[in-house]
Amino acid sequence: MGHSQAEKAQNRERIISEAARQIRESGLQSLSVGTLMGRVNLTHGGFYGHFASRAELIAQALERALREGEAKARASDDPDRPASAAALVRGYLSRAHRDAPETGCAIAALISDVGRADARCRQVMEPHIESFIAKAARVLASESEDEAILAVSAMIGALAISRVFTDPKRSDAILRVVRDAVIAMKS
Amino acid sequence: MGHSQAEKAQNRERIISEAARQIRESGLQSLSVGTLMGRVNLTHGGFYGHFASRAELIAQALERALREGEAKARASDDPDRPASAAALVRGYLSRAHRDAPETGCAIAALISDVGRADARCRQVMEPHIESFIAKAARVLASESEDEAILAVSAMIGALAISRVFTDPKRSDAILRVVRDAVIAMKS
DNA sequence: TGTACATCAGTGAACGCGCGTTCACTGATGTAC
DNA sequence: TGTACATCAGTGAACGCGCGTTCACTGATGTAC
Repeated sequence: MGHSQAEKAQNRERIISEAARQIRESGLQSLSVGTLMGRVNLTHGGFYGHFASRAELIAQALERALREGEAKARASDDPDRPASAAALVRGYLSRAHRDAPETGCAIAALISDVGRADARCRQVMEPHIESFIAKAARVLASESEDEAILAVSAMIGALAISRVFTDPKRSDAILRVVRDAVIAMKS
Repeated sequence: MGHSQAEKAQNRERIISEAARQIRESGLQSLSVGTLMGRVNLTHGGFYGHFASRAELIAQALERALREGEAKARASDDPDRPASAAALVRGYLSRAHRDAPETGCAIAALISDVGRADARCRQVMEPHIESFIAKAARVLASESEDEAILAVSAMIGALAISRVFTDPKRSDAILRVVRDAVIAMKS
């Protein structure tokens, strides 16, 4: 065993991190306290030393998933040049992103789930959608925000749609078409 | 009681119909056999006289939900004139549609859910996304399908996003901006 | 530096509950004569 | 048209199971002297 304060913080970190992965892979409702704790090699009872309830964990895991998704998008930025629209959109609407929802954008992975979730979860996601719109406006160098809203709606929609298609060619085509269309918006 | 064959068919209809409502309101996973049967004034045991399993019902309810969503969209068509892009898009990206997911488009309501569901459910939704693209191509009078794919991605994305926002003004703005942008695509 | 002790992270049994599914049964339906 | 009977839609108890949550307990941690 190990019960130091440092280890507690570490364990909490591992719980949230695994939960953030899990909800993107299987949805908000898929989080089971027992299974989650087992996955980080702890027993279910200890969970309540970290979180007040499952609902509390879900809200925090959602926040974490959203942050991780954004961090990943930023990681592909070239630090020397201003973020390019083409690079952002190519990364977002890529087969790699489509095939790895558990480490990707939590907005696309959970948009329907959160749309029907409680106000707490919706309020967690809201500012992250705004950030995405703001970032799109920046890289598209749009005069008004409207173009960015269209681009973000199309990107989130296309990624989510591409995950439904069982025909990989057709799924690829959705990504490709919307990718080219959004890149072409750049004024 | 009542056990005639006609009543059995009627009950089956009520079960699927209620299930189609329920999944759009609360997600695929939210379907509980007991609660569902209770809602149509039957007991849970009778369920298996209608469906082999919960999974079977979910697939059929999803198909039903998708059809109903489309039927509703067609209902607003003017039968005398060819379907207009403006009418389609205005209906789809309306506050009324956003606020009534349980009777609206099942693609937007369940896109994330189905993206991570089994192949059966994905194959149920797939052709309905194709129909939506085909319909969009028709009303937009596009030369290539690409414009329709962009329009459908943006419409589904925008409707799903609008349901996440807790600020009604901002939610309205997403709908309005994408509505105008899609209508403006018409060549 | 060494000892005594309070703290507290994690354990695992137990709680009540709702789940999907099965099944023996009931009684209305609908058919054969 | 009337009776006898097979069918079968729906009932409700029961099944094993996993859920979120609680709690008495264990034993390492870390602090006070």
